Amino acid sequence: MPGIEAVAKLAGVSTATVSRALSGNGHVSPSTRVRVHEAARELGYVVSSSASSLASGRTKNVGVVVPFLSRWFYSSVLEGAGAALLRNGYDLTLYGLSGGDDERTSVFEHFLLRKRVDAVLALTIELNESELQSLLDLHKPIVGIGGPLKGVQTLSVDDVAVAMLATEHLLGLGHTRIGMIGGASRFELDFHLPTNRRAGYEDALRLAGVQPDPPLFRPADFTIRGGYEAARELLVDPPNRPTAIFAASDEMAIGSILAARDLGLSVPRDVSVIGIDGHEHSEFFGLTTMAQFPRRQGEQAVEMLMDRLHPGRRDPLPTNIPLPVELIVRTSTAPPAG
Amino acid sequence: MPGIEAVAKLAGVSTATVSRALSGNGHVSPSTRVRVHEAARELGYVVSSSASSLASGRTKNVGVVVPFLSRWFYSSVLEGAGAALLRNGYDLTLYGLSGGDDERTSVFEHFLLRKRVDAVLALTIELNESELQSLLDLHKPIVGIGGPLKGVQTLSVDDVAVAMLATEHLLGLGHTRIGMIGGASRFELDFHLPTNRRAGYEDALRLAGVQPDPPLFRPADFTIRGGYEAARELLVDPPNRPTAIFAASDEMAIGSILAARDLGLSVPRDVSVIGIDGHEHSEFFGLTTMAQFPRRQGEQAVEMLMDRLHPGRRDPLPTNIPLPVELIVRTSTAPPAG
DNA sequence: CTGAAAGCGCTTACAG
DNA sequence: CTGAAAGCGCTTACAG
Repeated sequence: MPGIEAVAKLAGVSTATVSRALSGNGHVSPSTRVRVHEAARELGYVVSSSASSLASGRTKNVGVVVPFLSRWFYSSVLEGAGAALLRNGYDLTLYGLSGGDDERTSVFEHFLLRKRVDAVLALTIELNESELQSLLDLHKPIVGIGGPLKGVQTLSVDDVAVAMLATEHLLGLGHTRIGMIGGASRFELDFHLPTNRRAGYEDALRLAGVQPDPPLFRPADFTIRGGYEAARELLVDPPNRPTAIFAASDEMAIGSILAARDLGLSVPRDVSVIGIDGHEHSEFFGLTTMAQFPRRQGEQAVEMLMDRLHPGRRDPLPTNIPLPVELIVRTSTAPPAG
Repeated sequence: MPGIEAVAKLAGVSTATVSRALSGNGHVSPSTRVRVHEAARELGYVVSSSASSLASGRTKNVGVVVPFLSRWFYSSVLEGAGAALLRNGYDLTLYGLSGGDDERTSVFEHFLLRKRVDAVLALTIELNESELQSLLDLHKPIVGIGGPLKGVQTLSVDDVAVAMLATEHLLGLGHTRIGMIGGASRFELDFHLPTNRRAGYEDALRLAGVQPDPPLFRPADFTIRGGYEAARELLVDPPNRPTAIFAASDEMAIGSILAARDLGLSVPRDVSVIGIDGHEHSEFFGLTTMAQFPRRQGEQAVEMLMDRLHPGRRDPLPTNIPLPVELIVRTSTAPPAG
């Protein structure tokens, strides 16, 4: 592993010039530039990140804090963020918080403080006061995805609007008895997503002159099984049965489709189902959904971070652009029968 | 952000002693130890990772190379590895290879070389010669998961054995016409997993005196949809229909269950289905499966790495212990009808 | 545009 | 058990 000195020697310049030529910071004459690059590649020289970080105060590394990894949404965001960071020459250091409270504490009180990162991306994670404070104390750019974090630039879908659009799709097809499978209140932690999606659903109903009927709302846990059980309860009782179900996640919507089938009901003839996510499995189940694009969310968050890390490098992305969502109509929704 | 000097001053010792007391390298008297720790916590001191790395040559960071993130298996392994690294005081730098070839090349030729990591974990990823060589040239501990990597310590399930066990479960129930949905050859890349699982299936049949029937084997792509379509082909033709299906992944097995239902067949009465994985959704579908435990695989790989990074710290894990798999019998398998 | 030199904040032989 | 000091490999004012 050759050092910068070897490159300098081979190129016949000082190490200062090598550093400038390779990093692009500071001016170097074109011909020197070329010579230095050639020498570097001939020797297989790659800068030592710790030496470079120590000297410059920049790490070329971004910390990403994630609550869960083994869920499609999070891992998709992470995938997008990782690809975008790579393109920008940054490493990604991952801090998973799926462990216990002790692990969580150590991430905020120890790991993130060792100056290993230039910036932090917080994925859909509600932070308590002291966690937020230790992030802010880093005095580094932070971007959050998924909900408001006080004092932090965040990127999030408008949950109320998304739920309204989903509900309006069903209303537009002629449904009026529309059930909702929403988030249980213990997921409230997650930026009031359950409350907001329920609010959007009820707002849309009222706007259409339909009075929300509380028994048509069922809380669940965002999983297929949870959606299955909630849908069963909604659908088991023919006289009161809704003609359509809006589920706050695609997994719960898929559970609803399976529950309907098991009850001998046909989707969409007997009951329409719409979800939110654009989950990888939604297409297979013919699920109509409000797609949010998690990969793109991750990429966009990184771009915002890059704008802050390299101001003036280009026109920055506008702050607070709402995240894109898109209604994808498949075969799980149709006008109500008869 | 106080430095080591501030801690030294407050504790009334030299920076050398602070370093030794905090890192645990080298002897420090108990009372000094306590004083240093108190001073450090009073000041909120956390070591600068770049300074420490530069001086010591150790980064306390492990690079993890992953082909995909948004798939359950990979993200579960990653979650396990991340938790285990955290417990050991290590950071995890993630290199996702889901992008194009250029990104892939830059990971191996640039990112991994900047001395940011002490060791590398390669998750279920087939490397070409030059990629492998650049890993080996790092002269750092490497552990692979998922298949043999020449010159690298690897952790993998015995695919032949797992497939045999799955097939034997069906044979034991009395099935003899057993179909298999395996991997298409383009997934061969993945350590011959398709070939090995097929071999295990055929071996088990032959051992039981059953001649493998080529039309009963269908290749697919490991997804629900792929399994669905393959199962449809297997099941659509009553006279030749198998009484049981062994799918090389749980997602394909779930697709098979759904296909059977859509054909009006009952699982397990008309057809039994078994998968491999222990996927998070397998329980919901009542799927009998050969569970492999990806989270644990990730943890175990990290322990092997730690044994190499800190020799003598404890008794090392035995090399080449086979990864645990476990038959989980649910409701998708039963003796053949009639 | 380029170089000499200080300095980034630690760790670790070396000496006692 | 502890300290003084060299050194890890870069970057960047500063000067020219």
